[in-house]
Amino acid sequence: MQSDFFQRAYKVVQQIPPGKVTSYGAIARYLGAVKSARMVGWAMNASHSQPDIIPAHRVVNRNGMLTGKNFFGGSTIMQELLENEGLIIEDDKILNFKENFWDPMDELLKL
DNA sequence: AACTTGACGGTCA
DNA sequence: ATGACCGCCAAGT
Repeated sequence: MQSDFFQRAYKVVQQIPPGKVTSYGAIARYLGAVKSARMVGWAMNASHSQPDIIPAHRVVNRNGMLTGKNFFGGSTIMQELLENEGLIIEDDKILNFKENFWDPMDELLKL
């Protein structure tokens, strides 16, 4: 176990519905995190060794840019995964990002 | 123990 | 609108 922060971040990412995306900062804020959005990215980095499947491809930066695509082993893997879910990626950025944006807080309100 | 790097984000110039 | 800098916090070297 890395830290509660990591575990919570993973859970949030796993709860992201298909065809939706969120940002590192959104997760960090949801966790109430005093930590910075960078920590979320760090958690994703650790997700590689995590037994659980973390759809990190649904997590992008606040610009909707696939900043971590380079970490998916391939190069366009992340983009194809997102497109496979109905999202449209162009120039490594998500189109209609705002419309496809899913905030963990939204789920919290529903609960 | 100290310095550098990093899947970010916001503000300033 | 674009570019640069600072702040956050942990891990790697």
